[in-house]
Amino acid sequence: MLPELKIAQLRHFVWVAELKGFHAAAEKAHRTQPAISLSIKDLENKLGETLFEKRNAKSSNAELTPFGRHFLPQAKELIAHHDRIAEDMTLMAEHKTGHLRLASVPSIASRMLPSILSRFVANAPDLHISFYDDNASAVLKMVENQQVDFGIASLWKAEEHGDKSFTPIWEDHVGVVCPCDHPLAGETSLHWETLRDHRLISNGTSRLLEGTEAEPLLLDSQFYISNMISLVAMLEAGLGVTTLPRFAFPEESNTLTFIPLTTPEVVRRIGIVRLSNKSLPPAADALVQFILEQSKE
Amino acid sequence: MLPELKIAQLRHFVWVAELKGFHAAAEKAHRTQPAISLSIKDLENKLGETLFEKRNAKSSNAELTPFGRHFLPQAKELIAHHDRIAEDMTLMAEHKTGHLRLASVPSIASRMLPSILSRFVANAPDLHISFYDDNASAVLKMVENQQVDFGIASLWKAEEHGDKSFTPIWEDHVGVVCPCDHPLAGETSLHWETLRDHRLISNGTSRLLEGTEAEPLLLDSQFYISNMISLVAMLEAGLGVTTLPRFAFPEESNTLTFIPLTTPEVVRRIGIVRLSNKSLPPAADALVQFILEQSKE
DNA sequence: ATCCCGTGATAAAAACACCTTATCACTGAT
DNA sequence: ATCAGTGATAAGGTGTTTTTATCACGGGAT
Repeated sequence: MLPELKIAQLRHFVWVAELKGFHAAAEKAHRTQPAISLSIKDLENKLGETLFEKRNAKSSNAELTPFGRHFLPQAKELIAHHDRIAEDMTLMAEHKTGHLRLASVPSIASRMLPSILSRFVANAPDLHISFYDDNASAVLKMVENQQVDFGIASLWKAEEHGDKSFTPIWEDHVGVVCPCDHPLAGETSLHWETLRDHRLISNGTSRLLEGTEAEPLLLDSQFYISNMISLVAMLEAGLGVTTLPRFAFPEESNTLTFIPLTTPEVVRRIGIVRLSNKSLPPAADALVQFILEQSKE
Repeated sequence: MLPELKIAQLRHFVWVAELKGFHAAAEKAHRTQPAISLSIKDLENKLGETLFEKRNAKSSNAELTPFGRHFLPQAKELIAHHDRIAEDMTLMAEHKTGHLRLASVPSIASRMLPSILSRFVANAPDLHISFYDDNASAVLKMVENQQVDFGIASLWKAEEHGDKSFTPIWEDHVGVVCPCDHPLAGETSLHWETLRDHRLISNGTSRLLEGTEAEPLLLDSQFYISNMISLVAMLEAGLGVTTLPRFAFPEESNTLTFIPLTTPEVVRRIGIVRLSNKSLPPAADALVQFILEQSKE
């Protein structure tokens, strides 16, 4: 019942009105003059009123009818509205704007993300980012609850997470962390059995050893410390040694040292976790792509 | 550079989103399902982002992507804006709304317009009308200056008004007005020479006699009274008689009487005066049509 | 498991809208 | 009187949209 006004048509109208001529409007629209004539005529038919004064008689400039004069600002407004939305959407699709939420385990968060994110936001000044860091299971939960667009973590029990997809990116090798003045400190690689002679402090990442030949170590462990700050303090105090993935080892430490564990070689694969049946917002998708590229080498 | 989002396309998108299905949307759009599929796909291409989750895998309901969720309200807003304007314009074209300005000579204003206007506005509740009444030359001037959309008056010197078009509607016969107790009061028609024996008061309409055989009467006239109220008072006081077009004669008067002048028969044609090179706003055009129809009988 | 029935995607052809070319009518200026 | 400008108009082509017909896939019922 209501006519469908096409944006292009309105644009033609506005141009004819403002440039005071069909020829000028045609040029601006990259069309020929008859195209504009027909477009305007169609618009007039749809509205049921003429927009320009009788134009066959005079050779002078196209002039609006009262009705056309009333319609002009409305048309301009609608076009502006359209363009605003189109631009918004385009920007958003190009992830120049929008909102992006992600969660990461602390190791990657502190070791890899700062430089990646700073490069990523460099050409996305209007992008808002919400970032959460927490342990792997919390990250997974946030992904599951859609509190974040995607997460960065390792996926242990893949069978429990059928609804999620995992794209591995980093390989994080587990090693032994001890004070620099510790007897083991000079070694360049270690066998798990070597550790039996030392007091082992387990931590949140120790379960990585589950299912490996080094599993017996966990039983030997007298201490369990979940908090990284406390763990470091304990280690520095000479309370014992611990195992950590390399990325979780505070790289700037000059009191502690990291020795790779070679037997067994324990690797945790960290990557991107997302819901498999949901697609990502453009900004998030762009960041995922960016991370993949940056981590290729 | 910016994509052209078509209103129809946006409507399709909104319907798919809100009805949670392409089939349902297709029905609402009076299109077939593939049409909607392609329309949405085209929209997605233009925006550069998918709007709905992968839809081949699941048979359940169509579900928006985060991007789509963000786009939905914007699309709805734009559609609403479009519809508002389209409705506005349609209403205005159907003269249900808008602003109408007209001027009329007093005779028609008081004798004909009240009933015409009241019938006209009956089905145009939102129409604003500005009405001016004044003598013919003032009416013409208002038309000329575009203070009114059109005027109701007679057009004496058509050659002076080449820019105006005149559509005659009413024929107003000039007659003689005198008190009911005047010697002439019993007559049913008069010859101009009969008036030579009576004191004649001329008025603004007297120039209608110019160019007729009754012109000498104007020279006999001792009084000239422009204001109708004063004229009536003078006549009632027995000061003399005057000539008036019938429509200018106050019909409800019971102290004065109107006697047609048959020789010469002087007629003023009253009609619609408008600028010939301008078209009328819809509401004004509609009123002109209405007046023409109403006055046909 | 297998058969439906629902979802939406896809290909090809028809329908339609839109645009271009070519031309005309008209007016004002040269 | 001719010319250069206006925009309107007709006919034909092009491209987009829509339809028809069909497919692929998944869930639920048997």
